[in-house]
Amino acid sequence: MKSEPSVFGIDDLAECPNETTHWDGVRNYQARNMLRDQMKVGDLAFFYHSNCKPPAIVGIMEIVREGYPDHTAHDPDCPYYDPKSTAENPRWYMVDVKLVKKFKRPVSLEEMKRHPQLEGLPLLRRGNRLSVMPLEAKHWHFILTLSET
DNA sequence: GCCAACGTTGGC
DNA sequence: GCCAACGTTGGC
Repeated sequence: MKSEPSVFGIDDLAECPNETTHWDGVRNYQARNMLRDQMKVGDLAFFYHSNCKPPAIVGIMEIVREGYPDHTAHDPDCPYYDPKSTAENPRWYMVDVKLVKKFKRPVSLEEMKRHPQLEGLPLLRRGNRLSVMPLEAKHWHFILTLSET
């Protein structure tokens, strides 16, 4: 799950009550479908810092509430406002996430690109713009190992 | 349903 | 700041 640290980074999550928050603002249908349909309580996710230097995976979160309507779409004062989404017919969804741990060190995009073991990782696909994306267990474990070295 | 124009994302 | 890669919009 991606976020720009200048907007909301892993340290912001650490400062949230109970280190938990709702992951709002996703406005892409593919990502929406994953938030709404696939992510289950207890699932784990990497926290990725995008659009910063260096872009990197910085920690782990746990899904603590399954997909429910993203109310920020209904607030005209919110940058994520979408007039086409209503309370009766919500278009956008979010989940609640809780910080599991911050990595001992960030695992940068550049570093991940260097490892052939991570071939096929959706994050490394050229032109990828999904803010929520799945990954395979083998990639998960490999990245975790990198973070511990 | 096609596709050109435009907007956004995000690495570099 | 540049630009590739997508997604969205809207005319037809």
